[in-house]
Amino acid sequence: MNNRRERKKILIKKSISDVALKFFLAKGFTDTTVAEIMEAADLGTGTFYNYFQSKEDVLHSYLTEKINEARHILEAIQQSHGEPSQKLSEILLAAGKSYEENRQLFNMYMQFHRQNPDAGRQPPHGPLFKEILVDIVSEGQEKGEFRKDIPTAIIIEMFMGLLQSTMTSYLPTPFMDNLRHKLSLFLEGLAVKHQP
Amino acid sequence: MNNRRERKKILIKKSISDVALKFFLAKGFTDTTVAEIMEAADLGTGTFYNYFQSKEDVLHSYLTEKINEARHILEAIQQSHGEPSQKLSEILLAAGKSYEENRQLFNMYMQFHRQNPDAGRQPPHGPLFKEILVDIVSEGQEKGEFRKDIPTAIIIEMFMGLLQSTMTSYLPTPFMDNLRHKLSLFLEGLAVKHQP
Amino acid sequence: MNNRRERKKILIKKSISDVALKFFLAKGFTDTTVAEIMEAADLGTGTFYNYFQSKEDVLHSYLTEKINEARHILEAIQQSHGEPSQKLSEILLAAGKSYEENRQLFNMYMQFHRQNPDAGRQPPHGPLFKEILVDIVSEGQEKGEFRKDIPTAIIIEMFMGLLQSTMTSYLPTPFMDNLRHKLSLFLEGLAVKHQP
Amino acid sequence: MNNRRERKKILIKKSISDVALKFFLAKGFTDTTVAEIMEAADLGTGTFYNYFQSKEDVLHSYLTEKINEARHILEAIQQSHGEPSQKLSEILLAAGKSYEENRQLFNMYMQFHRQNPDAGRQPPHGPLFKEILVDIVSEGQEKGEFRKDIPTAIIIEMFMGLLQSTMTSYLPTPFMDNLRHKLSLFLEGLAVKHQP
DNA sequence: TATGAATGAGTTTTCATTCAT
DNA sequence: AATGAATGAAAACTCATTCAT
Repeated sequence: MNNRRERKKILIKKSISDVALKFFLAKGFTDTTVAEIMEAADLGTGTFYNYFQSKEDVLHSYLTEKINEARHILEAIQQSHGEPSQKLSEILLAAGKSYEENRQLFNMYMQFHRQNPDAGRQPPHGPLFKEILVDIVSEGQEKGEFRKDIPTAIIIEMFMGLLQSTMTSYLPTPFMDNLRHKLSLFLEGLAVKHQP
Repeated sequence: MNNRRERKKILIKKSISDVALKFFLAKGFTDTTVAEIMEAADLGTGTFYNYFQSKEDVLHSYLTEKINEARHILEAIQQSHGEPSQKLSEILLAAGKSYEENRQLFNMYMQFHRQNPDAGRQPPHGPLFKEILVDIVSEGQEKGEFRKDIPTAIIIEMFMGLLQSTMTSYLPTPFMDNLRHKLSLFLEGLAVKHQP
Repeated sequence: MNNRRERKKILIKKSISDVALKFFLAKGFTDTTVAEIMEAADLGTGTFYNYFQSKEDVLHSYLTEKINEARHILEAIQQSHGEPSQKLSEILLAAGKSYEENRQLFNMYMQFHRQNPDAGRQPPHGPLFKEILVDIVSEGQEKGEFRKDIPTAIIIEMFMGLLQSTMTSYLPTPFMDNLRHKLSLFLEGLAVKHQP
Repeated sequence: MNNRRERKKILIKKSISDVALKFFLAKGFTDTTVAEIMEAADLGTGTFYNYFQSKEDVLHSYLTEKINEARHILEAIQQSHGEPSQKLSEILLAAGKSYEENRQLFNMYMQFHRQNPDAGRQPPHGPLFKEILVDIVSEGQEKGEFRKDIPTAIIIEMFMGLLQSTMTSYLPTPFMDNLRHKLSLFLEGLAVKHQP
């Protein structure tokens, strides 16, 4: 019976979030009012704050969830038995796909935080990825697949820059194509060259 | 001598407009305040209203100007001596290029007007283009280049739909490529087929 | 229990309206600020807009209410069993009295709308009265009390002009006296003259 | 030739004042903008301040002029050879007439000063009148026409109160009639009663 | 827990007044 | 002396968030 309550709460939260995100995409974050979200969700305005701390929190929660999902995927990739370079490819493409699907909301969130630098916390993505990447890159270096003359941290930073630069690209090239090109170039450069 | 005053006014108006549009693109329309525009333009807040009737008017004025420029290009194309199908191609590509360059501002304007249906007037585009198109399509039909079994108005409506559908496309295909494909298909269908 | 809430709302609305109208009469419409109204009502400034759409709306609402009250009086007069001329007298004097009591607010409203022609809707008075008047005048004509050689509409228009001209009179004559004189003259002219 | 200039200046000042007062009466003081006055006077906005110190100064100047005219009339009455009571009557009626003609502007001015207590100086009327009144009342007391058991200052204050109370009267009675009644009562009470 | 009224900070906009030309 | 652009203070209005019921 406590369960019924619990399930209902989750449903309501989901419902508010869905409506809100729909509005955010349609009208932009600032131009969406809490009142109209709750009107559309057929709930009182004040109820919003029983489920979210702020308007921004809806975005934050959604993106955090997406990022957790992504993290799980990354962990699965890490656990798999492919080559390190193969893992890196998979990771980057998975991250890219996840980003592409939520590109607008993600940018909205970033923009909001550029304007309100003190507001909520950042979506906790970077740090989590980094640990996984460290593992993989180290593995690749130990296996002799990756160059050892470049510090691991630099490699990781560069790797993450691939996603970053593609996210903010102004080129007409489709996102995933763009990403693949950069990845190819990066892996080529990272590989240890065998003497002929 | 009255000229100095006049020139300065134009410069200031341009300067306000430039700063404003830059902010619009960077932060969005609603999130840009008149105060910050004028701060960046190093002028008093109230001065804004000596040059523009409202924040929206900056967008409107800019787009109106762009559309007038586009109209001049279209008229030049109409005056030229190519084949009607050639003219249609040029027109569509010119219009597409003009739109692509200002896509964000244009969409911003549309969104604002969807939310404030009573605000400013629409940028006066459609009607002006139509007259020019009527001329060209008619010419093509008379010359035997275009099919006569489809009403001119329908042809024009479809032609304009090419731009429209591309403007709102969600495909990753680059805008101009997308447009070119549709144009190719459209012209092919419009052409009079000669018996072999 | 929902009733307490509801009753409080009505009381607050009334209180804001009362304070506002008092200020309007004392300082004029434009010179009264929403902030000072709400200060005097001991409420936050923003609260004003939970009850009224705009400063102008306070005036509009009040006058609309007054006009509805007047309409009820007119309907009662129409239902009564006096002579048509008697009814016309009563109507005019009732309307006059109602107007006289709210003369200042009414003029304030008119002035505001002359300056802001697009603002709120007019207080809905004319049309409603007209139907009642048509009934009475027709009745008078059928009973042989009123002349039939003048169209009903003209008679009504003239009748309504009595109030109008008195409302805008610059004469020092007291309003109701002025109105009574005009009414007397009007009814005299409207009466069917019996042959001696 | 200096004269031409001088005359022109006076004409312009008069013209601005006329236009401004017309607007004040039509739309109210606050709702009249300096820009629209000068637009109607076919002059640049800034030119206004070459002739008047502020918007309020137009009212002030006009009323000061009217009051000076009134003062001259009062002085003439004082110089005349009538009875003191006769002089008081004439003074009050002259003052009343002068006020009645400019009632609206006068009230506008008073209202403005109630709201902006620090603004311009008061129209310099009271003090000037008082001296004249002191002379007349004293004369009346010395001649045995007025009661001596009431201090002169009190008599004057009461006398001035007659005008004041009539100015702010809500009665429908015409202004001058109202004033005459009060004057009659006042003079009757002031007169020395002769034993029968 | 759900509600919606209250609030005040933040934004747009107006306009009297100043001042450089 | 005439002008009109620049200015900022003040006012209307919106809305995220709080809180009493």
